[in-house]
Formats: sequence, structure tokens, C-alpha cells
Amino acid sequence: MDVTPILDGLNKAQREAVSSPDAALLVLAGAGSGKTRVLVHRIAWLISVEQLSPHCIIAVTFTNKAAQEMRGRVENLLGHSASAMWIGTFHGLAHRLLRAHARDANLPDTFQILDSDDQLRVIKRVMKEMNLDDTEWPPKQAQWFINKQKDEGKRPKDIKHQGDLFTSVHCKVYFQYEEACKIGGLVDFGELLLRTYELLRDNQHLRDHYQQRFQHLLVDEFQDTNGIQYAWLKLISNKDCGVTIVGDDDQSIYGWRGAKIENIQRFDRDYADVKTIRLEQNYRSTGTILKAANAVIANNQERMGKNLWTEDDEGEPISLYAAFNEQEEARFISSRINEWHEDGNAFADCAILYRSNAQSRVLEEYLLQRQIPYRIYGGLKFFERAEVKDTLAYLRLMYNHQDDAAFERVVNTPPRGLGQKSVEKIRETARAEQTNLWQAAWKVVEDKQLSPKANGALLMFLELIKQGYQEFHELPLEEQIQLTIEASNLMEMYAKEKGEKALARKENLAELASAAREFDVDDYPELSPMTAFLAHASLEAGDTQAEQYEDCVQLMTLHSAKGLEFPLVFIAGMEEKLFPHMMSMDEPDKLEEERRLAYVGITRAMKKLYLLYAEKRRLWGKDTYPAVSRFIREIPAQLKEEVRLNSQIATPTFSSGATQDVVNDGIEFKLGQMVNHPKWGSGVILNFEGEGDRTVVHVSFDCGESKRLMLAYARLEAL
DNA sequence: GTTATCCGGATTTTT
DNA sequence: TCCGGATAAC
Repeated sequence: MDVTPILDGLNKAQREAVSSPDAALLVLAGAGSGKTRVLVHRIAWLISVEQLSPHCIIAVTFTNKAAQEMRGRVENLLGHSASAMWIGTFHGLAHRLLRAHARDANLPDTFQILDSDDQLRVIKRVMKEMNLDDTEWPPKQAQWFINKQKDEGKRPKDIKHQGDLFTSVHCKVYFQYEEACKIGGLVDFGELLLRTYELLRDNQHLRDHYQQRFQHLLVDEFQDTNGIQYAWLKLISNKDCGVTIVGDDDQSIYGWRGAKIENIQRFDRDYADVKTIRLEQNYRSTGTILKAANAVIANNQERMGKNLWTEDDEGEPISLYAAFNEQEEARFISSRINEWHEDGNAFADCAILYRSNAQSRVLEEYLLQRQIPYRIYGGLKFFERAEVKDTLAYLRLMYNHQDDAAFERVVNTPPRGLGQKSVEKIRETARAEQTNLWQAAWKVVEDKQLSPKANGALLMFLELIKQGYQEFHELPLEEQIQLTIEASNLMEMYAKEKGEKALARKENLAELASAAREFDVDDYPELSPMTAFLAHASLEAGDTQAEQYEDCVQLMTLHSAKGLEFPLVFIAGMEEKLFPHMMSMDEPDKLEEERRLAYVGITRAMKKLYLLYAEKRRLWGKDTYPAVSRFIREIPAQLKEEVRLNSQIATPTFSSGATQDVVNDGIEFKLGQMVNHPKWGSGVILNFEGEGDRTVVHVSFDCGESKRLMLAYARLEAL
């Protein structure tokens, strides 16, 4: 067997990982160390050298994107299709299992998936029925509670509580919510995992079947697994199953969402003879950037230990820029991006990262002003848009009449005269008859429980759904969607809306039809094409923006930047209370997670990194004067370089500042002036505030500190 | 059923 | 400050 193509071009540690004979392998893969490459080549190795059938391999990722990329690269390497292999997200694979064994899992064949938005609506309804005051008991909190329990594998009956109100009330909500899901044939994200887990746990026949089938399990981003995912993996991989897990404890940034880094150590305990391999050679960043990242993360106590290195040059120092305020921060970034582009570089090679989404607004303003094209990640995904969800809700209801969530969503969308009172009547009937809204609605119509007008409208609606299915369900997906949009009058409703919104909505509906045309049905041969499409829409919410091919600057939170890389990176808002965030500063665990986030941010940069902070930032309508982030201080001085305002003097904002000269004790101070302070040493003047005796001067000192000082007392020397 | 107004809340997010 | 959601008034 010629293994050259599989091992060629890999370094020693990578080769060792790819060709490891060990049954339990833990690969600690640092940022930019070729993690995906190792996974892909390991799969190829298992198939071509160890002669495992692709049929026996299961590979799990967290995002659809990662799953797609992995499949694509495996096929590329092997030179043939890998369709027999199970590659997917935890949720995608769980869904697949549940579809194949819906009866055994006690689900209707037509079960539909709730996304978190749908889930919240159902919870709200349930809580209303329970007469819980939603100010005292916020539905969001109940949703969080339920999901947390499911992530830990707990049903209402498994939750222990000693009469504390919070837990006992939420348990009841959880219980009622489960009932509602059962009646509606609905499954939320957490349920996909929990239900699959219980299915395999309680059904020995199925468990044996899958344990026999899967001979090797691979897991990507293992540090992000939560309790139920870990339990799930253990069930699938029996003693004879090879397991390869890949992860980086230093890049665990989803603890707040239930991810447990401890699962890595737990793996070490639970599996026999775990072989650990560290990938520490980095192929992405310059030496300077890596040293900075290493220095920052070294401040964390809870680490498995790892030190990235590179054969690459030291590269440029990391530039620090002390902006006057958030506007000036944005101004600086956009002007640097402009220069970058004028030097012949692509906008798309450049990213602006920030801790929280609110920071993107000012940045956008300035990019817009300079006519720099940009793309913001985050926000509503395609399949989450209201118009798209409305259309899909019609289809869901057509294919699964018991889907109460869909029923609620469209029973009066577009408005057809079925207000709160009419809907409440239907709910009441449903409760009394222990049935779904669809059945109840028919009964309400038959018994003429509503006013003649509402009764007529409801009947029209019910007929529309019933006939819609009969007339459309054999047509191609695209036509079904097109006809549904028309027949439901949704298009008409949106057309009435004014402004750009209406236009965008129309475009999205057209886009929905075309997404259906391009949808590949093959994944679920046993499902009707529409059911498969609807599941796809819930599991893979799609991209945020359509035009991703244009050359534009990438704006995103540090969280969403994980896994990406850019030649030029700006991290904005490097300030205490913003990053590390105020809410994560008090507890050591949370602070360490913030630091890992900083580590992730720094290691995104390939060639050049800018760290920015503002002297003054307007937060929630109030001016704040934040301190420089500790993460900047944790980077050794020799790797950093303060960007001087002197070099910026030609920019409009500051040329006007020349009028702001201030005289104190006969010494003349200017913006951008180099000064010396007895305690802080040399620095540069950023701004003046106030007048006369009360003049406050902002100075950014070379030691990294920046201070606001009363000029009269500051004993500053002009240099 | 639509529009106006008030109030509260305000990290991070994938499936 | 600014956004969205919920309520009240038309």
C-alpha cells in the first residue's frame, strides 16, 4: 500500500496522529496547526490503510460548514465519493437516527424540528396557559432552564429540588412544554440529542446494531461538547470502536452554552490507554503574533499545556492604537483598511473583530462613509427571517397537521380576522379534547363556536391548508413553495409594506424558492422531499447575507471568528469591562474563558494585528473612561508598538485639533505631543478636555497605561 | 387591526 | 442611547 499521498506534506506530529494505531487518540491541536487536515487524512488512512469501510466511520462536527468541508476534503483526497460515511453535526446525525427509527423513539413519522425561536413561542404559550406572570417568570429564562436540563440529559422527573420555587416552577413548565411538543409532533434542538441518547440507551437491539456498525468515531472541536453529547458519543462507541478526538482546550469559548472542557480529561479517564498527541507547529501566523498569543494564554491556570511555534519570520510588531473614542477608533480602522486596499490588497483579507455586536454600528458608519464594502456576520440567518418562516410554517402545517407551532404562527398571518379571542377558543377546545390545534379548529368550525365571520375565515384557512397539500404535494419543491406563497396571500401582504423592507422580503421569498430548487434531496431517501427540505431549513439556518462573493471587509464577534483566519486583523474595544466583559470579570473561570477568547482573536491574524482601545467610550448613553484591557498588558512590550498620532496628523479629524494647543506654566502642549511624566515616563497627548486651570489631558504612555491627568498638577514636560 | 407610546433591558450563539 | 416588545388607544 502506497501511503505517500496520505502522509506527504505532513509534519512529524501530524503523521503520528494520522497513522496512529491506538484505539483511543486525543489530538490537542493548537490554532492554525492543521487540525482539519489531520482529521481528513486520518479518515483517509483508516479507509485506505486500515481497510475500514467508509460505512463504518462516523465523524461529528459542530457546524454544518465544518461537516461540509470535511466531507469535501475527504472525497478530494480519496478521489471518490464518501457518501457511505456518516459525516455531520451532532444535531444532523441525531436527526438522521431519529428519522430512521421514529417509531422506536416514540415520534410520529412527520415530526418537525423547532428552532430556538419556535421553541420560545411554544414555551410562551405554555406559560400563558399556566397563568404564569411573564415579568416574574420570563419565558427566555424558562427556555434556558429547559435547554440546560436537556443538555445534561435530564427529564423533568430527573430534576431534584427541595421546594425551591425557581426549580419547581420551571420543572412544571418543562413538563407542560414536553406535553405540548408531544401533541404537536415537535422536537427542539436539545430534544434531538436527548431523544437519540435515550433511544440508544433503552433499545439494546438498536444499540448493538450501531455499535457493531461504527468501528471508528471521530470528533472535531471536542472542547465544545456538552454533557449529553459526550454521553451520546460514549453510547455509539463501544469497546471495540476506535475513537479519535480533536480539540483545543485553549480555544474553548462556549462554556456559557454548556460546553465542558472537562470532557477532554474525562475522555482520558473513561477510555483505556488514551494516546495524546500535541500539534504545536503553527502554519498561520508570524512569530510575533504567536508569541503574543502564547504570552496571553499562559496566564490561565486551567490548561493542558501547549506552546505554539512557527518556522515563519517574526513579522511586524503588533500595533496598539489608543483612540480618543469609539468614533475615532472606527476612523482609524477604516483609514488603515483604505491604505491596505490601495496597496493592492483585498478587502476580504481583512477582518474587524469585537467582543459584542453593539460595537459594529460605529464601525459600519465609518466604513460606509469611506465606501468600503463590508459584510457583517451574525444577525438573522436566511431561514430565520419572518417571511421565510411564515412560508415554511404553511408548508409544515400542510405536511403535519398536528404542528401546533406552525398553526399558531400562520392562523392569522396574513390577518384574516382571527384575533386573540378566536385563537383562544381553539386553544381551549384543544386542551379540553386533549388534541392538537388543527383538530380543535375543525371542531370549533363544526360547532359554530365563533361569530359567523370568524367561523368562515377559519374554515377558509383550514381548507386552504388541506387543499394546498392535496394539490401541491406531488409537484416539484420549488413550485410547491411558489404556489404556497401565492395561495396564502403572504406575497400580497408583504407587497403592501412600504420601503426597502418589502423589497428585501420579496427577494427572500424568491430566494426561498430557488433554495428549494437547488436542494439536494438525496440525503433522506426515505422522507418526502418537502419533509427533508423543512428539516434542512431548521437544522441549517443558512447564511446571514446572500452576496458573500463580493470582496468585502469581514466584521464579526470574536466568537464567530473561531476557525477563520485573515492576513490583517483588527480587534476593537480592547478595554476592561468590554473585553474582558464586565459580566465575566468576577469569576476566575469566566475570566479564563475571556482570555481564551483573546487567544482565539489574536491567533486569527496571519500577518498583521492591530489592537485598539478607546480612551472614552459611550456605553448605554453614558460616557465611560475605560482602562486598557489586561490582555494588552499581558503581551510582552517588545512585541508591541504604539501607533503614534504624529503619523496620523494629516487626517482631517486631527488637523483641526491644531487649534487646541494648551499652554501651562509657559510650556506649550499640542495634540500628539510627546511628553514625559515623573511616574509614567514618556507618552503622547491624545486629547484635552475642559479649559484653563481645569484642563484635563489624556496621555497614552509608552508603558501601556493611558491616563487622564489634570494638566495643572501633572508635572508634564514637553519633549 | 393598526398605530403610538411607554418601559425595560442591554455578552458571546450553533443546531 | 437605542432597540424591541408589550400595551393602550384609535
